Amino acid sequence: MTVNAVADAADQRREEMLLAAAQLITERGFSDTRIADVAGRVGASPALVIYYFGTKDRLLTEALRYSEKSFYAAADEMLERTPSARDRLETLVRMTCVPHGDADLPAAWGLWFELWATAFRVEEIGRDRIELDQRWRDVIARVVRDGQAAGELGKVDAEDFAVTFSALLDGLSIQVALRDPVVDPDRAFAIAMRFAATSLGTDWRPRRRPVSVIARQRLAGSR
Amino acid sequence: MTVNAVADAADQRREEMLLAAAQLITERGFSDTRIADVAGRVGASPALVIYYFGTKDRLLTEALRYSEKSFYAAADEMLERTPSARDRLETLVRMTCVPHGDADLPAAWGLWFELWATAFRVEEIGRDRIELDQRWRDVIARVVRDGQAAGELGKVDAEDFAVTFSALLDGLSIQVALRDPVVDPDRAFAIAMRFAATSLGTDWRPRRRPVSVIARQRLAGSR
DNA sequence: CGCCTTTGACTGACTGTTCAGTCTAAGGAG
DNA sequence: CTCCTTAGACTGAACAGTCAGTCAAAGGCG
Repeated sequence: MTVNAVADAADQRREEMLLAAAQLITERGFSDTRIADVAGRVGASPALVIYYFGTKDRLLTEALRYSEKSFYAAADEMLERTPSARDRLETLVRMTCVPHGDADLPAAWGLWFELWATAFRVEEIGRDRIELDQRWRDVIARVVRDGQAAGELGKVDAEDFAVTFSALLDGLSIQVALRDPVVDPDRAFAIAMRFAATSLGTDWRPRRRPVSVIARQRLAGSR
Repeated sequence: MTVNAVADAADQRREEMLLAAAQLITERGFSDTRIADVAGRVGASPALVIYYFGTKDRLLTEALRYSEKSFYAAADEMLERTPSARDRLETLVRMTCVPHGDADLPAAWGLWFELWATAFRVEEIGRDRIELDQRWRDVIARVVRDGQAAGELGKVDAEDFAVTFSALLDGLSIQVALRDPVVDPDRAFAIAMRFAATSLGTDWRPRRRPVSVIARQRLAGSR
């Protein structure tokens, strides 16, 4: 047990570092993130970070993978708690298109850009992204199929819908992340839901929901 | 005249550097692009690059702007040569979703990722991107309105369509750029066109067109 | 003691930027 | 036409700062 206690402490340290690295990647970009920054944020020496990860590159790529996986894990978990297909769709859209103040949810906005840019150039990250994106489409497709089985959604090819819908969500999230005044979070949300409703043969009308306070703050905080 | 000749030569030099910088940004990423690389590619000394742009940052941001504008200029020009609304839509989709071998067309794939990542963190680039993206949506909206005026397209809000369609195109182009096996260029093209046709009340059936040889090479050349 | 964790000090490589000065060509004066 | 001046383009060498990674030693826990 004591051995495990030590190991657990070390694991926790590692995870702290990964989280800090992910945050820093979001803030400063992948290759402008310094080991010293990560070390400073977790209150350790740069040498210790190297001790744990061996090299800067491994730290950063692991950090990217870590937050990617956390995002999809969070998605899975949220969906399990949500019964109706329509609410599930809303959850998915909100996860991608609406700013969430949860700072520790690693899917913070800028990270996707860094992930794409890195995936484009680093084979290993690229493979990972393809795999996880497939998982994301599977999640969408499963929501659709479940909804169809429950008679809630009309008849469409779930796979096809997932491909198109995930692309649309990506595109909308770009605009939202880059604070495009024409595509604010509310509008992105409405566009995504309208598309889903039309494609899936259900109805969805925008109910004027106030954006959460946190989301407002996040948006106002743009310099 | 001789004075202008010199000035033109200098302008050309500048443009060479911008082009080289844009290519390097695509290959290595924004902040992994070295002045020495740019200098080497145009056969000059690093000092000369500084001589022209004053600072590395100015060089890189100008390079981003330069290729962004070139892309939209190319779009405008291509559309002017295309009469029918349907062909125009195809052109737009092909420009964003289908790999083009034109190496000097600066909208090479990876550049968008760098642009987004930089726009997310650098105020100045962010403003620029918002403005140019609006112009892009305007281009789409105009195509739609022209097509409606010609009776070719059904009645929809052109602005709304432009927002949704441009987001979809962005999302699809991400998958294509990252070589997702599920969303190859042909499928992305088909998805985009099907969406456009459905939304705009026209018909479009995928005709099995072979991808150009250049596009094939480009794709096969992925390491 | 023995093992794992942690650190401060250090270094070697890299790189943006400066600077002093060279080379070329243009322009004007005689 | 020839000589001289001037300006702009251009460079090599040097500088200064940054930063990933090394290492020997210390700390602490069992």
